[in-house]
Amino acid sequence: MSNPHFSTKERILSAAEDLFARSGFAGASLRQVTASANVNLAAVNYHFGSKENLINELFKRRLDELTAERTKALNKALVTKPLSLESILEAFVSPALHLASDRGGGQSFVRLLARAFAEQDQRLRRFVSDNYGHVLKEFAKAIAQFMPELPKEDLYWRLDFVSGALTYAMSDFGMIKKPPGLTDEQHRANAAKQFVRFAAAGLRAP
Amino acid sequence: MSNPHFSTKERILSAAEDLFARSGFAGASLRQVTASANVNLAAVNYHFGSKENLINELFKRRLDELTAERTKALNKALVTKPLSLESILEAFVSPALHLASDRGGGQSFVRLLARAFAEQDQRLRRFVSDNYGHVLKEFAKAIAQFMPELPKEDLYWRLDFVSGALTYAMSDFGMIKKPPGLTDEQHRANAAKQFVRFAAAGLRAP
DNA sequence: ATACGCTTAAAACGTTCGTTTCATACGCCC
DNA sequence: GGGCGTATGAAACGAACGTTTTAAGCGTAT
Repeated sequence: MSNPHFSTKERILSAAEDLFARSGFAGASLRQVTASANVNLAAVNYHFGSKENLINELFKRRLDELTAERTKALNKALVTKPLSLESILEAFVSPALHLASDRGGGQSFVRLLARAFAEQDQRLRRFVSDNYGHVLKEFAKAIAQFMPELPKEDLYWRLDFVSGALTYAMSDFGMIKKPPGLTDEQHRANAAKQFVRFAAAGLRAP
Repeated sequence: MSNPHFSTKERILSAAEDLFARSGFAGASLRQVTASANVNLAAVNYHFGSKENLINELFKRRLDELTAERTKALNKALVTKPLSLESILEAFVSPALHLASDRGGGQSFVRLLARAFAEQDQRLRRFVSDNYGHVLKEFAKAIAQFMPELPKEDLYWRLDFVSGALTYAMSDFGMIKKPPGLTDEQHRANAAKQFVRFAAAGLRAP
């Protein structure tokens, strides 16, 4: 279950990501985590201080990377002509789907993220909003440019629907049957295409 | 915290719904539930047998009603001419939003539902699919009639996105600031209108 | 009045939780 | 090679968990 080539810290993070995604933060115990990671029970408190802190580091590790990828993709999209609503959405979605189809634990993390949002966990929402909110705002602004005549309130409603659809789709993404004969890459590209079409049409609703 | 006019069973159900929505099934203990319900700790096991069974009865109570409302709304929509994609979506969404804006615990339940889906709880998914799957199929069939030329696979993707958007919109619904001067009824009607427009446009995407 | 079902109360059951303690092992520098 | 900081291991801590047990209350029918 755990690769001895990785350090104790990394083994704990991987095992925790997987188990928390499966059973929830309260549902998975440190005993399960450390057993699955093949490390001593005390190692969690030694390396992370507490269970709570382990969870924070879990999110930090993945969200730092996801946000960086999204920023990169958005900046690339913004300088490429012609700029379209679809290309912005793609810059938002692609890094997320890439993470969702990642074999190295990204799948688990995405489900963890969906769960954390459903939990309305205020602690986590603050964490996300404080550390990554500015990137989300940039996307909202870029999208708003394409619908100048749409009332602000309507736009917010629709962006809410879009994030809901994305979160849900991502957390399910690992489960959608990949048709045989398609590579992971093709499956992911297809999902991204489907989502971008759906979201763009929804945003442009008459 | 608990209304003494209601029976012990009902007080437990209400308190459990609220606390499970806030902290999760594993995160909220029967001691918290019974304390909040002003009931003896043993009452849960006496009336429901186990914590697990209490959870099942929670879902059954709400989903029975939600499904009945949806069926009624769909049947009414199907006989009303002219039949439109929007009216089918409305039959699907309205009962859910009605539940989501219900003061009597429906708000908590909707968040509980979103959480349960995010948890990918197989036990619950089976339960929902077994007991309420046929209604969902009826909606899918009714919707499919309006997009005869759309490939089946594309339709499934989009229905998936729609349910995701609805699930998360509902769980957030209680939190969206209701503009002052609007009644609950108006706010709900507005949310339904916004969602139906978004979903219909997404489903009809070119 | 008494016996009987149904419900509530209080206490205890054994288990598991997150965390801490303390001893042991390992690697590295002087 | 002895001393030392870092990491691991095994065991124990008190607290909280779901559940069970046992006793008390309470209305109703006999």
